[in-house]
Amino acid sequence: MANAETFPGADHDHHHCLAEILAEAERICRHRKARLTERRRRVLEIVAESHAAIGAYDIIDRLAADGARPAPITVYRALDFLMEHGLVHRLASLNAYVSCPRAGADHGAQFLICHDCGAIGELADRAVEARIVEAAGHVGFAVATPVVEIAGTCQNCREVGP
Amino acid sequence: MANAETFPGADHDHHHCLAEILAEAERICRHRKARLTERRRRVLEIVAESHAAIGAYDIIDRLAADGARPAPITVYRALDFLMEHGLVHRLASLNAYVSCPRAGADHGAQFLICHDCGAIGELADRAVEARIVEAAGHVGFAVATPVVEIAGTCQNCREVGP
DNA sequence: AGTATTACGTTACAATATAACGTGTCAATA
DNA sequence: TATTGACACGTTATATTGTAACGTAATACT
Repeated sequence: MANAETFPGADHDHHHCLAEILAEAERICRHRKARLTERRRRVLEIVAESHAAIGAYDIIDRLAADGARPAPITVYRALDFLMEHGLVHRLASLNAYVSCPRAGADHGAQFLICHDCGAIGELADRAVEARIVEAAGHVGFAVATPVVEIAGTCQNCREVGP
Repeated sequence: MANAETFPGADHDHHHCLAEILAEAERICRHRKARLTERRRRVLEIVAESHAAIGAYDIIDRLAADGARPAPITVYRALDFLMEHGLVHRLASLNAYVSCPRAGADHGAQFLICHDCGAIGELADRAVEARIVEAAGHVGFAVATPVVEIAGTCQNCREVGP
């Protein structure tokens, strides 16, 4: 796995982490016979450049630095592809995108959003999901896709202090 | 309480429900010395007209039917006021707003979004929240504001069948 | 009554996302 | 290998959601 820790610590080697994410994406797409084109690869690379979420238009700005400025639709299409294959997630509460450290695992997920450093942690806590399904079930509701996005403070930022 | 059931059934008297919501809003604002102006009251009324979520621009359309078409900012300001006082909630996954059946209770909440009929149910399940806080705590994350929005099918729509 | 605060109007604009249609590219097969 | 069909991407335009900045009017508090 690209990143065993939910929030990367001070010793985090992001160069390595990023390479892992890209390699894993290559593997997944090869296995699924999905075409990870240069555009898509580059968008994933940009999204995975940090553990924070990035907006679609910020991605466009990054791509513009490479050369010609792509139209928004181009980036949204790449993001759609990456989301379809579980390589990135969209955070509805931020209108932003984050790369998935568990790509390929096909999991439900809960996202932890640090409002100090912007880092996103991804949980896949079965008990949270089970509890949601149970609570919904009490009122006769059949859960399809739970969106759980939790704002707060990550450990790194708590240690620095308020 | 305006609506004891999470999802209103066939016998639901929405005229009464709406009146309750507005009366409760009056009470809360009087108690807090907050000014529930005619604009704000009318926006709340529009949001509470159904148990589905409504977009800001749809609210504008409704207001336009009353007379002059207000600028977007006018509606957003009213919504900000109503959210500040817990009378409506914003659903990040829908970019839409829904009236709160537990206004004044100051609760965390989980929203159930029926993708068949559009109705929104609001849970305030302590166990869900506790489980989230616990799971986040395991990775050193301090929860501030959890966003839980669960898409699925409500009981009424399940009974009708697929 | 005077004054501070709040609510709202007006205008302009920012930020996010999609529609519609055309062109090029890749890869499987006839 | 030439054909064809699906897919990726370009181009242009536009939709949808949300704010900024500044002024006037209404309310409430001395």
